[in-house]
Amino acid sequence: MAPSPTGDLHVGGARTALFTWLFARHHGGDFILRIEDTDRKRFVDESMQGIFEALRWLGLDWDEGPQVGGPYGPYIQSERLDLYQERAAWLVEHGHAYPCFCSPERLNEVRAAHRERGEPPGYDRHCRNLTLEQIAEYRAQGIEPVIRLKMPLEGTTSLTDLLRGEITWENRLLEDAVILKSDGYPTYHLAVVIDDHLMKISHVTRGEEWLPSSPLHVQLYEAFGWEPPIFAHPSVILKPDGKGKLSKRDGAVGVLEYKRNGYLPEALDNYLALLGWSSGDQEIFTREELIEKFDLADVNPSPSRFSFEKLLWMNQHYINHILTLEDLTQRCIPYLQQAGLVSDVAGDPSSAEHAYAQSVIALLKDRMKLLTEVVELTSFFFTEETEPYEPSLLVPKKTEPSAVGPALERVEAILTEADFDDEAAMQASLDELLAELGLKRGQLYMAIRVAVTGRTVSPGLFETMRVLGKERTLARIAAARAKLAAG
RNA sequence: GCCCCGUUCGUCUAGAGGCCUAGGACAUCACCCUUUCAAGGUGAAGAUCGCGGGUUCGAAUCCCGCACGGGGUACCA
Repeated sequence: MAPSPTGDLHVGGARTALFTWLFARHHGGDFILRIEDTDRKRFVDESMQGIFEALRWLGLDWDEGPQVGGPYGPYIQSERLDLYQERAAWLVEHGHAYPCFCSPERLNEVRAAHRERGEPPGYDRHCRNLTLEQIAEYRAQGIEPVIRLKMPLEGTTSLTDLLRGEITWENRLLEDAVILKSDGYPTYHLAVVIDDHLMKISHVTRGEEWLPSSPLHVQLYEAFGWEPPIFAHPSVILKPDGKGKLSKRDGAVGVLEYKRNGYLPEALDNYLALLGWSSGDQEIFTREELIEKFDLADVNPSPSRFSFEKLLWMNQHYINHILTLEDLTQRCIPYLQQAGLVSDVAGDPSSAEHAYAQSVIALLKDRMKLLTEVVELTSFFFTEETEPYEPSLLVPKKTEPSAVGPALERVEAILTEADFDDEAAMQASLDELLAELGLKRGQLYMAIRVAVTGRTVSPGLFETMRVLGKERTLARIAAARAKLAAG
């Protein structure tokens, strides 16, 4: 895994990382993290920490890399510049590469001209055969050259991709790419080949966008006399409408955004794993099952679209059916604390406050899609009174407004005598009242629901009252009656 | 333009010559459950397997063209 610190870790990068991690874990190999910060213009300072945090959150721990060390460090490319410069010089000495003094303007002209003639684009190898004198002359002018790799002029270059099989390019169509920039930094191509070799990388998994530069890497291995690793290029992730790569404009793309938005890392992992990979009809996998069943060779090479809908379903499914109540409670409490609904003590599983929060969350478990929703969904359980509401909400459809007050008065009287721990008995006694008043269930129960919760949507009425407790329930009904009387 | 990769329900996919009257999931719709909202259950609809040629007794599956989609085409990764 070798991200660039140019911003947040993108879900596409996260998927590739997940594939790599699963593959490594499946085969008992090591998962190695390396930071590719060779582009000083695009470097974003905090993004390296963000990448670490995102990977950790997803559960993708690394065996070698920044923060954990390893035998082949440093694992940050900007700390390895000497290495690249030495090797680049070696390539030049051995006739595999050459300095190029061409100006950006000339390069642009060449590209434009090639394109106009319908020829393959790229560099025209102007500096490939400079004499020593010419080189000295350019240097005397103070021009810092780049180093370009000499690509073979004929023949073919191929590689065997784990997902795609053998892929072949004609050498005459490949250009002499820059491998060392004039600022002394390597380009991705040089750095990745040197590091992968030195760090003894066996498998390189990277996005499809790297496929076109792969023959260059193969030639670099060839020039160095090194054995190339095994390559795997999963497809890119497309926008939901399929028109191009998924990008910021399409919504959340940063892994940490999903964390902030209330997604579970296991749900994101599960969803991402299923994008381009599958195992029969199974859709929900534990981490262990994923490790056991995943294989890079089974990854579908065709691009797939990102579906926010299915990811949301996946998240909801995990909350509703996979997470234990205690686990869900633990994850919800920070949100409740942040909203000021529970105190710091609630974080302690042995506290009464924690137990109460858990009994509340139990009622909402099937209704929660995102962890962030817990605040909105449960707030009335943590306050003395309900939030303000329109008195008219107390009057259900097809119900005589004047009937509601007296009905609630009867309800209050009945509940005063009721055992709140016995939901069935509570319901039985209110059902009796129902018959007596000649009301339908929805009519009476909706009025009580609004009185007790301040809302028309809530968990089941009797479990809600049970958790809320007799005192608060009765007080709220009384408050509702007062509201009706005043209105 | 040039190079590379890809092409099964709207979407993610199963499918590696006969098991396919093409299976599952999301989304959609209907019904059931039901005090609201969810969750759950049942069912429906949805794919001439991009198109055209081959190979074969037989092709979604193999081969060749074409079309379309995506990626690349930087002193970015």
